[in-house]
Amino acid sequence: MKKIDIFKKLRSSGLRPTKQRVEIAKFLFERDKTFHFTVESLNKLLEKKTTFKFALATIYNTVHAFKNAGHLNEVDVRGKKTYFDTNIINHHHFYDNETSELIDIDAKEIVIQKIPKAPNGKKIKNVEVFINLKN
Amino acid sequence: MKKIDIFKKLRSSGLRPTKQRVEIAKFLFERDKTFHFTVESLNKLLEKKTTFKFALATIYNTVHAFKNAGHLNEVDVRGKKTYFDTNIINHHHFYDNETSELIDIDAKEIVIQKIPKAPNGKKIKNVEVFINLKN
DNA sequence: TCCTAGTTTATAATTATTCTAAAGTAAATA
DNA sequence: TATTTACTTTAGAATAATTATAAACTAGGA
Ligand SMILES: [Mn+2]
Ligand SMILES: [Mn+2]
Ligand SMILES: [Zn+2]
Ligand SMILES: [Zn+2]
Repeated sequence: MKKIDIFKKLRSSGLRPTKQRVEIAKFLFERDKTFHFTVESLNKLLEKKTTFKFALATIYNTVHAFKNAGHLNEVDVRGKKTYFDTNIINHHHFYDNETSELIDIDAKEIVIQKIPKAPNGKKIKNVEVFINLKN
Repeated sequence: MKKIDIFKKLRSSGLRPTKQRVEIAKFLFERDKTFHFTVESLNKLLEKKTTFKFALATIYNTVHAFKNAGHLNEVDVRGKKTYFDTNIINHHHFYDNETSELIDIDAKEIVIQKIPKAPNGKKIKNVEVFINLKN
């Protein structure tokens, strides 16, 4: 993903392409593989990988803005920190409790044969499968 | 579940049947249907349903003790609060994002036909299916 | 260039949870 | 039963993640 695409992505989401947002977007989206992060881990990575200094609040703001724009997904993981995912396509996860690591599972790798119908008045939004790992 | 069973349950887990633990255990386990709660909601319910006063720390202590003893399960839910489940049998959940409500799905209501093998050196501990609901 | 709404920032506030250490209690021991 | 001991409860302090505040800054339009 090139700089011009980053600008487009931000603009089309109604987000001004500020220095901070562009830097963070480049870091998150200019890569081959998607990945999972917390605000804390992202902050550390940005400190290492860029010369820029970001206020922690800006990282929170930006991550939430990207999430609300649909450029990031939130993943439910046991524990206190919120995990985000640059993979916004419907998929599933292995979760390694020892390392607190999430591993993607492509949606087509899991086939569900039988599923209950939603409670009265509700519809199914999506189905998430979590496979907990042990050694 | 009778008082004598509550005592047994506590004793067999190496937990002294203190007034507080017995009260909380009665509240949690002397019922027909299992249920989901947070420490905050449990605290409120205990205030309403019992004449006893519990320090918040005691509720945390007790819930964790029960969880470690295997009498409660923790459920991963989006958000900041930790959810607990008196249903300790393997099962799945609907999650209603509007009401923050968890609804149990019996394990046999979901049949998974295809599942990827665990990453190298790891084994599958369990599989949890989360069905997010919308209106 | 000037203006303005949107953004960043340092810092304070909030929320959920855990820690601390003193006081209380269950139950083993004498 | 009285004494002892380890375990438990408790109020309050501490911590950790996140959100709110409000002043300074900036992108982009007029
Ligand atoms: Mn969670
Ligand atoms: Mn928290
Ligand atoms: Zn993922
Ligand atoms: Zn449940």
